[in-house]
Amino acid sequence: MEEDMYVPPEQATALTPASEIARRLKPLIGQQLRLTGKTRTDGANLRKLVAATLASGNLPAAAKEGSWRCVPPKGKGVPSLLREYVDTYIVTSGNSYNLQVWNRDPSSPSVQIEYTDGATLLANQVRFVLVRVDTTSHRVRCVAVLSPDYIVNRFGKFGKPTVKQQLIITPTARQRVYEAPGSMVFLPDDPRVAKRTVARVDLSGCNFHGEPEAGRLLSMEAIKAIVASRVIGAVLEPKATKTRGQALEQLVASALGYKVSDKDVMIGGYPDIRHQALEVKVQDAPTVDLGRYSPQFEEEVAGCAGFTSKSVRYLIALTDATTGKCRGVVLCPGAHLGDQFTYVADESFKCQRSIPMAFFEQMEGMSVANP
DNA sequence: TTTACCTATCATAGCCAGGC
DNA sequence: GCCTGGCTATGATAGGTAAA
Repeated sequence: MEEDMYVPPEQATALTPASEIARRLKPLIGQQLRLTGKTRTDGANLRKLVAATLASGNLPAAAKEGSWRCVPPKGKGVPSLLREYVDTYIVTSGNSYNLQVWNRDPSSPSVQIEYTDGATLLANQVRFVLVRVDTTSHRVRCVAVLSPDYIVNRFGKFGKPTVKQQLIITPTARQRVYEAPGSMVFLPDDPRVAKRTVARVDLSGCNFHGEPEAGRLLSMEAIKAIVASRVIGAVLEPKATKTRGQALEQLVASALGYKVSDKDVMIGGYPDIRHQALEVKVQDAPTVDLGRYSPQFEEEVAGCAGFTSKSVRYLIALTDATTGKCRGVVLCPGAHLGDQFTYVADESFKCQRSIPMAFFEQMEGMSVANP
C-alpha cells in the first residue's frame, strides 16, 4: 500500500541503501509520466510513481504507531516518502536544474524524525531522487539518487536560505474590496508617520528609489486620491506576468509625479517606491508573495530610515485575471494587512542548488546512486 | 462529500560576479 | 565594458487537509 510510504521505517538503520534504491527505480527508465505543465501536479504525480515503484519491492518494516514523531512543527520540510526517507524531484528542461529544498537545510544534521528510543533521522540523511523526464515524449530519461554530501561535494554548497512570507487574499476578501466605497480598502498612516507627511509636493526632480525625505513624503490621503483616479480601472497587460508589477510601479510612480524611465523600474528592492515608503503589488491570484519582509514581523527596513515592515505602506492592486483590469485596491500601512487578510502561519524558506543539465546527460538511460 | 483555506511545487526573471 | 552563467528572489497555482 502506498500510504504506508508516509510512515518511517521501524529502525532508522534499516533504510535500503541508496545504490539499491537506484536499482529498484531502474524500471522507471522509459516509462511515461504525463506532464501536465502544472508544476504542482507533475511533482505530485512523480512522487506517486516513485512511491508505487518502491512499494512494489521490499521495504523496511513500518514503524509502529506512537514509536516516532515528526520534529519540525506540522511536519514542515520533512521528506514525503518517509519509509525510505526519500524526497523526489522532477527535472525537465533548461541548461541547469534548480534544486529547491523547502524548509530544511539539506546539509545540516537537524533532527527530522525522532523515535521514542532516542534514534533519529536527520536532514543530511535524506536521499534525493531526481528524475529527468523528457518534455516531448514524457518518458523518464534517467534517475539519480543523491545524498546531500554528494551534491555539496560535486556541485557546491546549497545557497543561502531564502525566506518567503505569504499573505492570502481569499476570494471573499477580494469581493469585500471590490464592494468597498470607491473599490478601495483604505487605512491611514500611523499618527507617528502621518505627522511627517505632506498633502502635496513636486516630486518631478526626485529619484523614487531614494530614501524617504522630510517634507517630501506624501500623506496616505494624497496617495489615495491619486490611486482612485489613476489606478482603479487601469488595465495591466495580463499576459506579462513578471512585468505587470513593474508596469504598476511605473504607473504609480509617474502618477505620484516622479519622472520615470523604463530602467528605473527594473531596479527591484523593498519597498518598490522607497522614496514614499510604498510597496506596490499586482494580484490576480489569492497568494500574495511578500518576499523577505512581512509586516507580520516588525523589522527595521534597510535603506528606509524610520520605517519598519509595519509602517511601510502597501498598495495592492487586485486585477481581473482575464482582462487585467484593476477592479480594486488595498492601500494601508503594513500593520493593517493582517486585519483584512490572512497571513500564512509560518515563514517558509528554501535552500537552492543549481545542477548543470550536463550531469543528467551523462546518465541518460540509467538509474544510479551518487555516480 | 464538498468547500475553503493553507502550503509546497517548479519555472524563470533579474541581479551580480568573474572572465574575456 | 560586455557577456555568461550561477544564485537569489518572485511568481502563479494545484495539492493536500481541515472544516463544514
